[in-house]
Amino acid sequence: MDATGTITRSIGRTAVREELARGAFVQFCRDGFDGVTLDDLAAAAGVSRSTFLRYFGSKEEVVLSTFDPLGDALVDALRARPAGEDDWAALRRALDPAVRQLTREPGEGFVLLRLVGRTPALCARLREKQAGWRPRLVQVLSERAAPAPPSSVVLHARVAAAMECLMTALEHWVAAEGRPELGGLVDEAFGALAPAGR
Amino acid sequence: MDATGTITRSIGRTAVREELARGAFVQFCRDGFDGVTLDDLAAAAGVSRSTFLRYFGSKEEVVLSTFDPLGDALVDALRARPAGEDDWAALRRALDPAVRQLTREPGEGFVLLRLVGRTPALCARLREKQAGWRPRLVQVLSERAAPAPPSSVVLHARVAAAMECLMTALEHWVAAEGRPELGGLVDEAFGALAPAGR
DNA sequence: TCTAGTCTGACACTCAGTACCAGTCTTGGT
DNA sequence: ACCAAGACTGGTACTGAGTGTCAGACTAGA
Repeated sequence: MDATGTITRSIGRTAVREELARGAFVQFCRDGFDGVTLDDLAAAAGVSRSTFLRYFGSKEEVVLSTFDPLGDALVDALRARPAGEDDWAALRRALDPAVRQLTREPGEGFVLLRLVGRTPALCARLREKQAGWRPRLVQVLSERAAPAPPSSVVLHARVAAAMECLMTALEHWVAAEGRPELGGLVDEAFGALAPAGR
Repeated sequence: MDATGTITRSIGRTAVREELARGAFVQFCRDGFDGVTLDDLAAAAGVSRSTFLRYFGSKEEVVLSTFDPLGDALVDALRARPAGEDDWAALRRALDPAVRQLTREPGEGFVLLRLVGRTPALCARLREKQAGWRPRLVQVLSERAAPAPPSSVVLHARVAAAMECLMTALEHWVAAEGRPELGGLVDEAFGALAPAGR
């Protein structure tokens, strides 16, 4: 078979990726995102620059690969919401796993988000990554509302707004040194708007 | 006086900027954003690379400087909305000047947005630029609602959501080859959500 | 053992963006 | 008209991200 080798390789690759990201994160926190070069990262990890870059594709991705599981969790959670629930409530609840993941390990998620928040390049790329989740979320909302889903514009607007509510909450959470409950801030942001129709 | 010279210089500088951007836009449309280097742009404009870059600061800004007046127009329009109007309606109406500006000169705004839409780097930077408008918009909303404005989180969420509704409408407008009325798409996106409270 | 596919390090390269410097031009004051 | 201060220009050198290529080492399966 071919699949066996592929799978073990895939596992190994993921593990290496996480290990490299972990080491890099320490350096970024110490010297700032722009204060560390790819050469620094590679040298500290004991691999060549080529290899290091092969694992991530870009410097930003070294940090932001952490968020990949969040996107999947978000989509799954939305799909698991009861059919009767309106879109806005479902989107709010779908964020719970993501919020839990960010607040588990006190300080972990906070430090990560603070790093992202004060590095414009990371902010921009994180939004790009989020934009990549949107089509899947729109798809789930569309299926939930079958057989007569709202237009693509409407669904897209709701998903985008929900993502921005999350981002707003995260920004305030970081700005407030992580003191208030993140979940409460997300509630407050979602409460600023309400679903119209359906 | 010192101001006189400063002003004339400022006018000249703006004019040169626009002229350079105009020429660059043609090249970008022909060869794509990534298909044109700063050397190409400078050579075509008849200035040195140093000088060209001094006018914009970054390659993305050559394209996105076009959006600068939009931010100001947006803030002014929001400030001009009647006091009784709720936030969501006011934000929607505040976008009218921006929409008009983008749809005047048929094809102009459309081609620009299509270029931005298919260049990830430009998308990301445009969102960054929009993020720069938000604090001012939040400030205006806060003043409108004096003496008891909602929390910063709430206002920020509304402004961010409004911006995303605009972006969603723009994306769909470009995807549909500019056929439907942009204003109608913005209405549809805004209609996907409704203001809660106040 | 052999073979095919993968991973690695090394090197060369393009390009964006920054810093600096010397020469030139413009502006306002004398 | 002349001069001094400041702005604008072009040139050069540099850093650092990201791409492409290549040969050699490693690994899994036949």
